[in-house]
Amino acid sequence: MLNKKVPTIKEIAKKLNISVSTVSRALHDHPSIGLSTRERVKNLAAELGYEPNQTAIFFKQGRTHTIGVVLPFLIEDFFAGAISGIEEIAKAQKYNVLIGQSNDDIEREKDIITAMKNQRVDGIIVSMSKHTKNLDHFKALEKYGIPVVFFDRVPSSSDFNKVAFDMPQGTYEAISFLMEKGHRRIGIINGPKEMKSSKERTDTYMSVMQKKRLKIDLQLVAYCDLTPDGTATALESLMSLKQPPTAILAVHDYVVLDAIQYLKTKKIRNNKDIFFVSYANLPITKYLENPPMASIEQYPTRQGAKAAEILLSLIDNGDQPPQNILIEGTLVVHKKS
Amino acid sequence: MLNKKVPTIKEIAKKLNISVSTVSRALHDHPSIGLSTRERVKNLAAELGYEPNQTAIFFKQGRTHTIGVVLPFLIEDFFAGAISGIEEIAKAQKYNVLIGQSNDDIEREKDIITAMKNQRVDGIIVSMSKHTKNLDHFKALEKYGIPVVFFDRVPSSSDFNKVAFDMPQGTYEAISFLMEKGHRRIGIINGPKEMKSSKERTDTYMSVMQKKRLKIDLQLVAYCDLTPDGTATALESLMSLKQPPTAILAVHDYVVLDAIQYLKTKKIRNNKDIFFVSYANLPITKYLENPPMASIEQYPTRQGAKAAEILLSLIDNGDQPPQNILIEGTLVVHKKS
DNA sequence: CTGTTAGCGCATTCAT
DNA sequence: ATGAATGCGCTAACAG
Repeated sequence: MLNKKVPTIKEIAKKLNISVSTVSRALHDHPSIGLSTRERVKNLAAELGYEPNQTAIFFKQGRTHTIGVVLPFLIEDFFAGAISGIEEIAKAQKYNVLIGQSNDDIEREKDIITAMKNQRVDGIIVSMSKHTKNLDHFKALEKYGIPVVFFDRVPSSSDFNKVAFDMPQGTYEAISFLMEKGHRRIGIINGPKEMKSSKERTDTYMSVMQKKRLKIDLQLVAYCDLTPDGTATALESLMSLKQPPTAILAVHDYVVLDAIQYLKTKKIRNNKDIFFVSYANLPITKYLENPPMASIEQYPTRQGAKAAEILLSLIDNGDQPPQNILIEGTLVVHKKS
Repeated sequence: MLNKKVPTIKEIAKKLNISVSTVSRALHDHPSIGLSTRERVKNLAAELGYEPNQTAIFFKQGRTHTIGVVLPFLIEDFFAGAISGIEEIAKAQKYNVLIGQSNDDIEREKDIITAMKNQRVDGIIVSMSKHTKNLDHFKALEKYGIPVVFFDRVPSSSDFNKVAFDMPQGTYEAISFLMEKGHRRIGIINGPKEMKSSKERTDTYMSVMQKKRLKIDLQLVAYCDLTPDGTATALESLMSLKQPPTAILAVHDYVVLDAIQYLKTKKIRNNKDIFFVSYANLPITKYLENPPMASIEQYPTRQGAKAAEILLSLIDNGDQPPQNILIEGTLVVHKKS
């Protein structure tokens, strides 16, 4: 549907028998415009319901006051929270937020980036697709002067601005907590192996175990694809060890929920035979009769907000040395366990 | 950050000693351009990394290939799901999605609408703020030829396009289910009184009760503000009746979860002393030891997708008589109860 | 098959 | 204090 006829400064100028530049200046309270003229212009503008055509302004200014956000799945709690944080910061500075979800598909991610580039968004915030290794499509944005800030799923290279969860800190807290509760044989159910965060989690786990002088046993490290079945398989591999773990650190609350369901079929009892700590701190766990011991809050909204702040400062102040921000987690302990 | 220098068709034209219109046409595979010219243009464009400037195209065409989405809270499961559906449909037709959250604040809602109007989005999808009564800011979009489709929180007037949950159908199913299970005294904990959906739910409840020839008792109707405390108060008012209900229909799964928590403190047992059915069908309930009886799936993604489909057809085909779509819910029964 | 030109709405520079 | 003129990048009408 084509836009109907809509007032422009040209029309206002004609009706008032003055020039468009005078109208433009009057509307912007330019000091060199006489009071009476300004009044007349503003009154007529209001009467006609004039609103500036932003597409013209964007085009002319070469900037769009819009930031793009690219992430895998809008529907995941974490990302929804992150967007909420981004939107909050953006709105406060009169920026618009354009969203694209990659569905963890590299091609889609590239397409979204290209579209955003062509639309001349002023900057982009990205949480990468699970499979993204090649970063060329992000580097291409440099040429267009479009700054990029990554969050959560960030590249390894220190050449990029990024905001992410402080995995070592959070994991340290989690393992310390388990040790305080007397656990020495601590297993881990990690996310998909191809994800950088999984490797990071394993590395951290190992270094913390070492620092705590706990015995490291590679058999205690399992990976899963985050599905109930994958969780069951991973769990099975841990629990069928000659010396199974007494506690497990899991990549996500949902994995623990699935794990507990599975264990019920095996008559293994949560918080008795085995204990869980995980990441996410979903609000729902507080409604469980027998919740996992604790979960690590990762502050998605805060991560999004921080990414947006960095991006906006990049937009306003131009290039700066890349920042690498870590957001600390908080271990939230459930009930008495 | 200002955009760095970026190739334009003008440059390509100059380097090739041809006119910009030829370049433009060659890039669009216009039939009247010779093969060799087209090749030369495309090769150079690729070499320079040329990408069309969409802001210029938007400006010139008077349309932006962008749809705006205005909703209260991005972070709520329902709305996150809806956006996901919208985004899916939009992407398939090469439309961008611009998001704004109103935080249930009318002024913010108006500001967002104005901004989107000025940006000349091609259409807008809205779930209204809780307090919005006056619809002038939506009507103002007509003048700009910007179609609007409401979803979930929709106006009463039939002048607007809208997609919403089929409250009568869903509520009928829920109450029928409770009756099949033998309940005759069925209470209801509704959402905030000022919300249209609350009134709708009550009305439906009453008419279903009537149709089923159950006794209607206004004392069985309570309202809550969706907080745990509000839920407790509403519940208290029902349970302290001389004849308390044996089953309760609640506005949302979260309300039931809060209700169950509260009842524990009173030694009232879920699925024994009282039974619950609610709306939302949150995935989490399947992890509960003792879940509420059933929940009504409202298909947020489907609602969003449907709204987007209608909007896009409005954009493509121009004005049409307003549609009023109801999305049927599905009663999902939990375990054996 | 290709070139020339106008114009979308606006901010802005240069004149006056 | 105001006007005239320019140009952002692109498409399309018109001209050859």
